Amino acid sequence: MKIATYNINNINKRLSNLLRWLEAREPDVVCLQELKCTDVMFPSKQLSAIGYEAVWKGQKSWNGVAILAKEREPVLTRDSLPGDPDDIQSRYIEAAINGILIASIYLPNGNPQPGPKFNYKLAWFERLRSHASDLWKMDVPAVLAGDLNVVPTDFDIYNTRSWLNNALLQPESRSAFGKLLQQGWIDAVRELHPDEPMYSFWHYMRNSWERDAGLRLDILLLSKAASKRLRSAGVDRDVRGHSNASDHAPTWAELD
DNA sequence: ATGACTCGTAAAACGAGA
Repeated sequence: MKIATYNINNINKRLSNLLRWLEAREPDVVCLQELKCTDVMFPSKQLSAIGYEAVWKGQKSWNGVAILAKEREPVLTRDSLPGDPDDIQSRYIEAAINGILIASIYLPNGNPQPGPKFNYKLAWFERLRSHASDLWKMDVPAVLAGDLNVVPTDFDIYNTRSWLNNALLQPESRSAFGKLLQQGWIDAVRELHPDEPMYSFWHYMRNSWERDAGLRLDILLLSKAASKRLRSAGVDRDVRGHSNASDHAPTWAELD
Protein backbone atom coordinates (compact mmCIF):
# COMPACT_ATOMS: atom_id res chain seq x y z
CA MET A 1 0.00 0.00 0.00
CA LYS A 2 1.77 3.14 -1.22
CA ILE A 3 0.99 6.28 0.79
CA ALA A 4 2.20 9.63 -0.53
CA THR A 5 2.21 13.25 0.57
CA TYR A 6 2.34 16.08 -1.94
CA ASN A 7 2.16 19.82 -1.42
CA ILE A 8 0.49 20.63 -4.74
CA ASN A 9 0.62 24.45 -4.41
CA ASN A 10 -2.81 25.13 -5.95
CA ILE A 11 -4.66 22.01 -7.06
CA ASN A 12 -6.56 23.64 -9.92
CA LYS A 13 -3.56 25.46 -11.31
CA ARG A 14 -1.62 22.17 -11.30
CA LEU A 15 -4.37 19.60 -11.88
CA SER A 16 -2.77 18.23 -15.05
CA ASN A 17 0.54 17.77 -13.17
CA LEU A 18 -1.31 15.92 -10.39
CA LEU A 19 -3.31 13.67 -12.72
CA ARG A 20 -0.20 12.81 -14.74
CA TRP A 21 1.68 11.79 -11.57
CA LEU A 22 -1.28 9.78 -10.20
CA GLU A 23 -1.61 7.83 -13.43
CA ALA A 24 2.13 7.20 -13.65
CA ARG A 25 2.80 6.15 -10.04
CA GLU A 26 -0.61 4.89 -8.91
CA PRO A 27 -0.26 5.65 -5.17
CA ASP A 28 -3.01 4.04 -3.08
CA VAL A 29 -3.36 7.06 -0.78
CA VAL A 30 -2.34 10.68 -1.33
CA CYS A 31 -2.24 13.43 1.29
CA LEU A 32 -2.41 16.82 -0.42
CA GLN A 33 -1.59 20.25 0.99
CA GLU A 34 -1.95 23.83 -0.23
CA LEU A 35 -5.06 23.17 -2.29
CA LYS A 36 -5.60 26.95 -2.38
CA CYS A 37 -9.25 26.49 -3.33
CA THR A 38 -12.64 26.60 -1.68
CA ASP A 39 -14.56 23.39 -1.01
CA VAL A 40 -16.80 23.88 -4.06
CA MET A 41 -13.78 24.37 -6.34
CA PHE A 42 -12.15 21.04 -5.37
CA PRO A 43 -11.83 18.96 -8.58
CA SER A 44 -13.48 15.80 -7.22
CA LYS A 45 -15.02 14.80 -10.57
CA GLN A 46 -11.69 14.83 -12.41
CA LEU A 47 -10.06 12.77 -9.66
CA SER A 48 -12.94 10.32 -9.52
CA ALA A 49 -12.68 9.86 -13.29
CA ILE A 50 -9.24 8.27 -12.83
CA GLY A 51 -10.27 6.20 -9.80
CA TYR A 52 -9.52 8.45 -6.80
CA GLU A 53 -12.13 9.24 -4.15
CA ALA A 54 -11.40 12.05 -1.71
CA VAL A 55 -12.14 13.92 1.46
CA TRP A 56 -11.04 17.56 1.62
CA LYS A 57 -11.09 20.78 3.60
CA GLY A 58 -10.64 23.82 1.41
CA GLN A 59 -10.12 27.51 2.07
CA LYS A 60 -10.15 30.55 -0.17
CA SER A 61 -6.70 31.50 -1.48
CA TRP A 62 -4.56 29.77 1.13
CA ASN A 63 -4.00 26.41 2.82
CA GLY A 64 -6.43 23.55 2.16
CA VAL A 65 -5.80 19.81 2.65
CA ALA A 66 -7.18 16.58 1.19
CA ILE A 67 -6.79 12.81 1.29
CA LEU A 68 -7.27 10.73 -1.86
CA ALA A 69 -7.69 6.97 -2.04
CA LYS A 70 -7.57 4.78 -5.12
CA GLU A 71 -10.69 2.68 -5.63
CA ARG A 72 -11.68 3.28 -1.99
CA GLU A 73 -13.76 5.81 -0.09
CA PRO A 74 -11.75 7.50 2.69
CA VAL A 75 -13.72 7.51 5.95
CA LEU A 76 -13.37 10.99 7.42
CA THR A 77 -12.39 10.99 11.12
CA ARG A 78 -11.57 14.73 11.59
CA ASP A 79 -11.21 17.86 9.48
CA SER A 80 -9.39 20.03 12.00
CA LEU A 81 -6.72 19.68 14.63
CA PRO A 82 -8.15 19.70 18.18
CA GLY A 83 -7.16 22.32 20.71
CA ASP A 84 -8.23 25.70 19.30
CA PRO A 85 -11.83 26.21 18.15
CA ASP A 86 -10.93 29.72 16.94
CA ASP A 87 -8.37 28.41 14.42
CA ILE A 88 -10.09 28.70 11.04
CA GLN A 89 -7.13 27.78 8.83
CA SER A 90 -7.59 24.53 6.85
CA ARG A 91 -4.44 22.63 7.75
CA TYR A 92 -5.47 19.19 9.00
CA ILE A 93 -7.66 16.38 7.77
CA GLU A 94 -7.72 12.75 8.87
CA ALA A 95 -9.35 9.61 7.49
CA ALA A 96 -9.34 5.84 7.85
CA ILE A 97 -8.46 3.91 4.69
CA ASN A 98 -8.06 0.16 4.48
CA GLY A 99 -7.40 -0.18 8.21
CA ILE A 100 -4.87 2.67 8.45
CA LEU A 101 -5.50 6.03 10.10
CA ILE A 102 -4.02 8.73 7.88
CA ALA A 103 -3.54 12.46 8.52
CA SER A 104 -2.76 15.11 5.91
CA ILE A 105 -0.93 17.97 7.61
CA TYR A 106 0.01 21.47 6.45
CA LEU A 107 1.92 22.88 9.36
CA PRO A 108 2.17 26.70 9.50
CA ASN A 109 5.28 28.13 7.88
CA GLY A 110 5.92 30.59 10.71
CA ASN A 111 7.84 33.31 8.89
CA PRO A 112 8.79 35.92 9.69
CA GLN A 113 10.23 35.03 13.06
CA PRO A 114 10.00 36.14 15.74
CA GLY A 115 6.42 37.36 15.56
CA PRO A 116 2.77 36.31 15.64
CA LYS A 117 3.13 33.88 12.72
CA PHE A 118 5.97 32.06 14.46
CA ASN A 119 3.95 31.95 17.70
CA TYR A 120 1.04 30.44 15.74
CA LYS A 121 3.40 27.83 14.26
CA LEU A 122 4.68 26.77 17.68
CA ALA A 123 1.19 26.69 19.17
CA TRP A 124 -0.01 24.58 16.23
CA PHE A 125 2.97 22.25 16.64
CA GLU A 126 2.06 21.81 20.32
CA ARG A 127 -1.53 20.92 19.39
CA LEU A 128 -0.16 18.40 16.89
CA ARG A 129 2.13 16.90 19.55
CA SER A 130 -0.84 16.47 21.88
CA HIS A 131 -3.04 14.86 19.23
CA ALA A 132 -0.20 12.66 17.97
CA SER A 133 0.29 11.44 21.52
CA ASP A 134 -3.37 10.38 21.68
CA LEU A 135 -3.04 8.56 18.35
CA TRP A 136 0.17 6.84 19.47
CA LYS A 137 -1.58 5.52 22.58
CA MET A 138 -4.32 4.00 20.42
CA ASP A 139 -1.65 1.61 19.10
CA VAL A 140 -3.15 1.34 15.62
CA PRO A 141 -1.55 1.55 12.17
CA ALA A 142 -1.33 5.32 11.62
CA VAL A 143 0.52 7.68 9.28
CA LEU A 144 1.01 11.40 9.91
CA ALA A 145 1.94 12.80 6.52
CA GLY A 146 2.45 16.27 5.21
CA ASP A 147 4.40 19.44 4.76
CA LEU A 148 5.69 19.86 8.30
CA ASN A 149 7.48 23.10 7.42
CA VAL A 150 10.55 22.16 9.43
CA VAL A 151 14.08 21.27 8.32
CA PRO A 152 14.78 18.60 10.97
CA THR A 153 18.60 18.78 10.83
CA ASP A 154 21.29 20.53 8.80
CA PHE A 155 21.57 17.35 6.71
CA ASP A 156 18.03 18.08 5.44
CA ILE A 157 19.06 21.29 3.63
CA TYR A 158 21.63 22.10 0.94
CA ASN A 159 23.24 24.86 2.92
CA THR A 160 22.12 26.77 5.98
CA ARG A 161 23.90 30.02 5.19
CA SER A 162 20.95 32.02 3.87
CA TRP A 163 18.35 30.21 6.01
CA LEU A 164 19.64 30.70 9.53
CA ASN A 165 16.93 33.20 10.47
CA ASN A 166 14.18 31.21 8.76
CA ALA A 167 11.37 29.75 10.87
CA LEU A 168 11.99 26.30 9.32
CA LEU A 169 15.42 25.98 10.95
CA GLN A 170 14.81 27.53 14.36
CA PRO A 171 15.67 25.40 17.40
CA GLU A 172 12.07 25.74 18.62
CA SER A 173 10.76 24.26 15.34
CA ARG A 174 13.29 21.44 15.40
CA SER A 175 12.61 20.70 19.04
CA ALA A 176 8.86 20.49 18.35
CA PHE A 177 9.52 17.99 15.55
CA GLY A 178 11.88 16.10 17.85
CA LYS A 179 9.09 15.66 20.37
CA LEU A 180 7.09 13.71 17.79
CA LEU A 181 10.04 11.38 17.23
CA GLN A 182 10.42 10.99 21.00
CA GLN A 183 6.84 9.70 21.16
CA GLY A 184 8.08 6.87 18.93
CA TRP A 185 6.95 7.94 15.45
CA ILE A 186 9.26 6.74 12.66
CA ASP A 187 10.34 9.17 9.91
CA ALA A 188 9.84 6.70 7.02
CA VAL A 189 12.06 8.28 4.37
CA ARG A 190 14.93 9.02 6.76
CA GLU A 191 14.65 5.53 8.29
CA LEU A 192 15.33 3.88 4.94
CA HIS A 193 17.65 6.55 3.50
CA PRO A 194 19.95 7.66 6.34
CA ASP A 195 22.81 8.70 4.05
CA GLU A 196 21.06 10.74 1.36
CA PRO A 197 19.52 14.21 1.82
CA MET A 198 16.15 13.22 0.25
CA TYR A 199 15.02 16.79 -0.44
CA SER A 200 11.34 17.33 -1.25
CA PHE A 201 11.23 21.10 -1.84
CA TRP A 202 13.15 23.39 -4.16
CA HIS A 203 12.37 27.09 -4.14
CA TYR A 204 11.21 28.72 -7.38
CA MET A 205 13.89 31.35 -6.87
CA ARG A 206 17.62 31.32 -7.59
CA ASN A 207 17.56 28.27 -9.91
CA SER A 208 17.13 26.12 -6.83
CA TRP A 209 15.97 23.04 -8.73
CA GLU A 210 18.78 23.21 -11.29
CA ARG A 211 21.34 23.57 -8.48
CA ASP A 212 19.67 20.88 -6.32
CA ALA A 213 19.40 23.51 -3.59
CA GLY A 214 16.65 21.64 -1.76
CA LEU A 215 15.07 21.15 1.65
CA ARG A 216 13.41 18.06 3.14
CA LEU A 217 10.07 19.34 4.38
CA ASP A 218 7.58 16.66 3.38
CA ILE A 219 7.56 13.85 5.88
CA LEU A 220 5.65 10.64 6.70
CA LEU A 221 5.62 9.61 10.35
CA LEU A 222 4.64 6.01 11.06
CA SER A 223 3.14 4.54 14.21
CA LYS A 224 4.69 1.37 15.62
CA ALA A 225 2.16 -0.89 13.88
CA ALA A 226 2.67 0.96 10.59
CA SER A 227 6.48 1.01 10.83
CA LYS A 228 6.60 -2.79 11.13
CA ARG A 229 5.07 -2.87 7.66
CA LEU A 230 7.48 -0.33 6.07
CA ARG A 231 9.09 -1.75 2.92
CA SER A 232 10.29 1.22 0.84
CA ALA A 233 10.15 5.00 0.77
CA GLY A 234 11.26 7.79 -1.50
CA VAL A 235 10.73 11.11 -3.24
CA ASP A 236 9.45 11.36 -6.83
CA ARG A 237 12.01 14.05 -7.63
CA ASP A 238 11.46 14.06 -11.38
CA VAL A 239 8.03 15.64 -10.86
CA ARG A 240 9.71 18.86 -9.68
CA GLY A 241 11.38 19.24 -13.07
CA HIS A 242 8.15 19.21 -15.09
CA SER A 243 6.73 22.42 -16.50
CA ASN A 244 4.25 24.22 -14.24
CA ALA A 245 5.40 22.06 -11.29
CA SER A 246 4.68 22.68 -7.63
CA ASP A 247 7.78 23.73 -5.69
CA HIS A 248 7.41 20.45 -3.71
CA ALA A 249 7.81 16.87 -4.97
CA PRO A 250 5.67 13.88 -3.91
CA THR A 251 7.13 11.90 -1.02
CA TRP A 252 5.96 8.36 -0.27
CA ALA A 253 6.23 5.22 1.83
CA GLU A 254 5.17 1.72 0.85
CA LEU A 255 3.70 -0.53 3.56
CA ASP A 256 2.98 -4.25 3.29
C1' DA B 1 19.82 42.28 -0.04
C1' DT B 2 12.75 43.90 3.32
C1' DG B 3 16.33 40.72 -3.18
C1' DA B 4 15.36 36.61 -6.08
C1' DC B 5 9.81 33.25 -8.39
C1' DT B 6 4.79 32.36 -8.75
C1' DC B 7 0.32 33.16 -7.85
C1' DG B 8 -4.26 35.20 -6.09
C1' DT B 9 -6.45 39.17 -5.26
C1' DA B 10 -7.60 43.50 -5.88
C1' DA B 11 -6.53 48.10 -7.30
C1' DA B 12 -0.63 48.22 -3.66
C1' DA B 13 5.00 47.40 -8.36
C1' DC B 14 0.89 43.86 -2.46
C1' DG B 15 1.12 39.56 0.41
C1' DA B 16 2.17 34.69 1.18
C1' DG B 17 4.89 31.11 0.56
C1' DA B 18 9.66 28.90 2.57
